[in-house]
Amino acid sequence: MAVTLKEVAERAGVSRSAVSRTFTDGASVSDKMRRKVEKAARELGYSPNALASSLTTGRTKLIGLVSNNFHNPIFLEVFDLFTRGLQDRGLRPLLVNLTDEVDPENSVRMLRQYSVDGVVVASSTLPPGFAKAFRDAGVPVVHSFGRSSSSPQVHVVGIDNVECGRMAARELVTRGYDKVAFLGGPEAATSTQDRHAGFMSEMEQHPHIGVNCSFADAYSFDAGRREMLRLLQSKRADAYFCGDDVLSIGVLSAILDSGLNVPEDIGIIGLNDMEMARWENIDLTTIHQPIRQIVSSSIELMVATLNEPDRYPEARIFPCSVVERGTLRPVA
Amino acid sequence: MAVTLKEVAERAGVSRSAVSRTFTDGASVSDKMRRKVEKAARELGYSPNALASSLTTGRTKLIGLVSNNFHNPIFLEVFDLFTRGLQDRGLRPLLVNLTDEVDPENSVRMLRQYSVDGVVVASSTLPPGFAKAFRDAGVPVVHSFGRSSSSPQVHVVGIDNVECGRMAARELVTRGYDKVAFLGGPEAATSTQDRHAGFMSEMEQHPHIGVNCSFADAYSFDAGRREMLRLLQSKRADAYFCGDDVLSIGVLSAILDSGLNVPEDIGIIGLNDMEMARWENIDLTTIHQPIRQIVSSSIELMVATLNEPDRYPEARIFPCSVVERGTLRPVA
DNA sequence: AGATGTTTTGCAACCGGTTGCAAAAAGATA
DNA sequence: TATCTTTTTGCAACCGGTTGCAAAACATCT
Repeated sequence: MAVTLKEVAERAGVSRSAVSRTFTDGASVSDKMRRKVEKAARELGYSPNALASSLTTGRTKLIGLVSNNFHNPIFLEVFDLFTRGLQDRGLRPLLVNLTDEVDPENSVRMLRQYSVDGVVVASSTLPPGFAKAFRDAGVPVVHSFGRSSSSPQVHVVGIDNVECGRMAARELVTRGYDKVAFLGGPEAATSTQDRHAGFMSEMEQHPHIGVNCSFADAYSFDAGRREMLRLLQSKRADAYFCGDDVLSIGVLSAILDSGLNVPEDIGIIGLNDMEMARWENIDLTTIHQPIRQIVSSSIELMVATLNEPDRYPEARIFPCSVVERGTLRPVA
Repeated sequence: MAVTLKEVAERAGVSRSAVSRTFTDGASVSDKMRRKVEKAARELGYSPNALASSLTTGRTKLIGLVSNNFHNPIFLEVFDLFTRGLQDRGLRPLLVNLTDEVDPENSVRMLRQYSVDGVVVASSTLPPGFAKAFRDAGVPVVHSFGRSSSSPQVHVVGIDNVECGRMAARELVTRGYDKVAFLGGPEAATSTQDRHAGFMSEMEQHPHIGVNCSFADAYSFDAGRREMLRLLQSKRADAYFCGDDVLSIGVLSAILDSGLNVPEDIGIIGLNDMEMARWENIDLTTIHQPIRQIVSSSIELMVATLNEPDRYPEARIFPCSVVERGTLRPVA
């Protein structure tokens, strides 16, 4: 079916090694030989079988790209950036969808069967133990958007979610809201937990301010909207910190539908600073998360780790900052 | 590094073939042998190398998933559905991002180097020739969301975009709009061209109605918004058929920002029926595209083609229908 | 027990490449 | 031209599996 190295060798009248060498950088081949081989290869339409060569070289250039975030549009950009960044470095992303999969074992086994050179776990919801399972299996791993830790067991690239929670809380406090609330993503998600923890820890400094918490069941527009419609039925706060912009936008839509106004009746602060947050009719005050930097740093770290597998684990944490727009009332 | 079949064979005191056979369905192995081998394999933590075996079996279970639609959130769902559907069948998606890549040759070469069993081109914008390049290279291919044709050269699964254009036009005509417009995605996208063609062909039946056309430079919220802001400066129509819901939603936001109302001042009809279209504060009248069916049918067709590579090319076209909500004025 | 039929097993060649090593070719030096 | 280096080339073994084939083991029947 496909043209093999042997056929090229025969056509060019040279040994198989010679052909192999002309297709391997840094191998010793004379110009004459190279020309002969390339001619034959061209005539036959030969291109080397990456999988066969991986057998001896031990490198497949395959990178497992593992995620369970398939509802937050931010992740479409994340996938875009990852796939392009990896491709630019000659690496190939093998996509693994972890939706409703809790146990890392299956993925670990599968990715090892395909001898991936490394794994990028791109998820803000998976626990650190997930990425660690890959490391324990001897596969280089980078956890992007993962939980930061002062003593990481695996490479982590992302933001300090706890600090973001505090930041949001401070912002609400400064504006003088007296009943605030946290509306997070899935409660099991590490990012939700951390943002929640940070938010609460800051609010503890202000015991006179009422605090409520609730959780949407996904990081998605609809989940945010549904949760807010529920909340509006009963108790309601002055201002909400939404664990993500998609939640915020869903929440915003729920509030407007109920005939209430933002920021007059209810204040909203989100997290991520997605493109839509900038639209005039949304104009969401939010915390900017530097997605591009996180992705490109993750890729660099991955590449570095491929060259130096025993590299000491590190956490790369990027700072976030509040982008003030129109969904919180002005500071008094 | 990884445990090999040979080591398992030695540990179990059997031949390599025996080990290979216990890990191959339908091979002849006695129960006693199987138990011995499985025990050794378990103790060593062995799992077979999929790439090595592909060398002899000729099957990698790798499927190239090729796309250039990384801005339309609908495609996040598409990727979700594809990855899960493929995984459920034991196939592995190798993701290829084609953004700013016009020539199929690179992708074809790359995917052949990785000996993918098949390729799914998931794109509403690539021309049929793109998918054909894979077929010509002897790789089974299914073009999802591709241009339908009565004599397809490759398998195509999707909708009839021309008919959708007509459908939208009829809808606007019925409502008695007298200046209508088409606001499409990138002009080079086949889906844009077809929706445009259908729209125009229907409008030709109604020469008294004014028709305008323009094109956003991507299928994204922002591109739709930008294009509409531009249009509002000058000429403006009574009603717009937007080539996609993301465009519609961007367009809607631009209209509202300009102090105009929908559907009173301007009518909008979209295409896709994405989740957000249902929100009360958006409430978009649109044409429903059956995404899940398209994806699952694509996967079925892919699997069928893997088993029968010379299968005669077919086009699977799913019907669309108008979902009436609140962005067009009622029929008089 | 012996003849016959059916499974199960191991041997060895193969899949499409790579690579250490030694022989051959080319280049440099005297 | 003979000798010594350096570069280029081919041989053969190997990467981690699969598989056709024939021998070995087991089961069945007289």
